[in-house]
Amino acid sequence: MSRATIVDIAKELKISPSTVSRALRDHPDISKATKERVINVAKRLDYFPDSLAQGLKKRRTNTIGIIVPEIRHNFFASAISGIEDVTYKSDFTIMVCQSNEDYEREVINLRAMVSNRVAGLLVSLAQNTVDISHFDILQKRSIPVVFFDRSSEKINQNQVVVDDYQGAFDAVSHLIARGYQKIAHIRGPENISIGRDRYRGYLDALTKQGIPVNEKYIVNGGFRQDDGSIAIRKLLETSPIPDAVFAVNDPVAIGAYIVLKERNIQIPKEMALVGFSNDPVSALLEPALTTVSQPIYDIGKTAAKMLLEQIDNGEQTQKPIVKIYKTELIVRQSS
Amino acid sequence: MSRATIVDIAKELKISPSTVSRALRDHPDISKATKERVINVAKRLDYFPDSLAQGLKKRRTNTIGIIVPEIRHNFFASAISGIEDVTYKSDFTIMVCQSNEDYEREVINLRAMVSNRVAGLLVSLAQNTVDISHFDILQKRSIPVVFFDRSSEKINQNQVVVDDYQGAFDAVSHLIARGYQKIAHIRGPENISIGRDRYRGYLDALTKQGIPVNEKYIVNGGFRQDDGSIAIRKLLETSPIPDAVFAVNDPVAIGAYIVLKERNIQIPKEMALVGFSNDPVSALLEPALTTVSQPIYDIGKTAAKMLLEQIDNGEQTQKPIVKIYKTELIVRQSS
DNA sequence: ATGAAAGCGCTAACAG
DNA sequence: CTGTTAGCGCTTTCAT
Repeated sequence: MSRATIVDIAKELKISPSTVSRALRDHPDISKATKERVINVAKRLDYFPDSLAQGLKKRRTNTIGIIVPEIRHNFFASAISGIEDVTYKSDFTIMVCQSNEDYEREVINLRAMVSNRVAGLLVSLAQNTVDISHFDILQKRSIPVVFFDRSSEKINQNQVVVDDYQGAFDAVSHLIARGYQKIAHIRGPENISIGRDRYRGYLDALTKQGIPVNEKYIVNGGFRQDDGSIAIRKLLETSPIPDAVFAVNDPVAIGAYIVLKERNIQIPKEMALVGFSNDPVSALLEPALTTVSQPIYDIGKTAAKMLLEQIDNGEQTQKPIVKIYKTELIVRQSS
Repeated sequence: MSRATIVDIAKELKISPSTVSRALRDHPDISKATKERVINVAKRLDYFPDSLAQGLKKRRTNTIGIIVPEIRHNFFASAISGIEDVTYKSDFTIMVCQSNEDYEREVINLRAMVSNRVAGLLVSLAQNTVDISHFDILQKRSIPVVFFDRSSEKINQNQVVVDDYQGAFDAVSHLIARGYQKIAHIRGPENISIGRDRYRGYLDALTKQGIPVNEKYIVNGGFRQDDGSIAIRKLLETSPIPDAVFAVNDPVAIGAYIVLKERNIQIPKEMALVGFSNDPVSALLEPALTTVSQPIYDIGKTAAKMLLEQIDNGEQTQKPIVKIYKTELIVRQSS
């Protein structure tokens, strides 16, 4: 009843466990005849290799750890999906944790991953992660890691990100070209790369066109839908109210969108709205949301591929590779 | 440089490894003084417990396996999120695989999970899974499993599902009450519980009101958005075309919605539309989509809790528990 | 082409 | 309260 092991197979065939182990992994030293016999018995006994024992022995598993802020966010769900598609093909399994945008939880997740002896790690930072020293342990243990999307300038590791600055710059330039002048920005946290870079893009686009930056039109927020709803309410209290809003991402834009709808404020006539990330929802809204698209699924795939390469190459002390994807402005009715 | 082990700590303190092991796990036998010393050294040496070694020894890990059709589908992303929130609190980690709605891949995923010695498994079936004998291995090895949402009548295990029959019945009854007569249904696969039960609900609602079932109005499909687009095109070729459509789930309804919009067919005037699952998108459409809501996040949480209980209780040979959640019809503008 | 032996890091009797 | 010992299932030199 209890699980069959290599020893069971060996006994059954009156050969040694080492031979069975080799036969199972198709080692060239083993004769065809033996291999066949081993495989047959393995099947008959419902033998499943024990990844734990293998991992313990080989000092590495076939598990890739993933830490994301929120599994539910379409962006991360898609990225995970891309990652899984890649790792699946290479016989790796993914272990997923969500930080819930919380630093403490990120730290704990990381510890769990290390304890589980993941072969490598894919990370997107929580919005309130400032100190990143918890990742030092990865270098100490030469566990490869690739940061994707949400990184930090302090991170000195491989990264896959998009050109957030340019994407934001394009989005805001587009608003200006359309004639909007009082352009507000609902910001993301500054410690996170995407929050800061999109903010910079916003500022520079205004400045370049000689539009003065109005502090009242810059509202701090987070990355979630609720943050958008809260922020837009603040903006609606300014006077004069802005005629356009650039939100740090689509969930935030949607949060704003809902409030504007509730208050019967016409989009884009009374207020234009632009998001970032091209969430599938954004195309379905009415008016459809202008947004900046980023190749989410590919980002996941690329990050996973980079990681698998690092794992194959063993520890590499080269300087980190930073892969930057271009974004694309998708103009729809909301602007 | 290489990772510190319990033996390293033991040597450092000139005590035995077993004492260290016990101290680390706060075993009552160990004196406070010793515990403190151990913990200090552990910290200093960056000691991380090796989950593999622990798992090998204890013959069980703290990992919960999850197999879902698609991580990207909001329904599953939310369920996973709920699961993760529960397991996180109990110090379990989740290992996620997606079958991509493919039976073969489901089988392989399952093998990987078993090899990884997961403590338990949470499964939602792929749409083309008919034979379910691959799950027999779980019973043989007494690995607890809970099926959630997508199950099969052949499954004789714990389950967490919603009352799909009633939900569908309510939705179609609502359409009838609204005066629609030519009500079509975009079906899900029959082998999957939710596909079959929602279909039955549809049939019975019609029959009960004395509306004849029109085979032409029943289109087979899958669970994805594309399936909805394809199906609605077929329905638009019937004559007369239906005046209402009940789709097996929201992604399918949205696929239909997009095509109707493209063709400028007024919803609900020319054709009403009802979905199932209350995807966040459904509320944002215009007209907003009438749908049947199910407590997704709670389903995930409950399934996880049931699984953890089973894990705690060790193998239980009781008859399977089937937890059925009620659904709620959410009437919006599309009907 | 196959086997013997050691050991990955940890825990759990058992012994004291 | 602490130590000794054995072993979880597998891989991997080193022999033969």
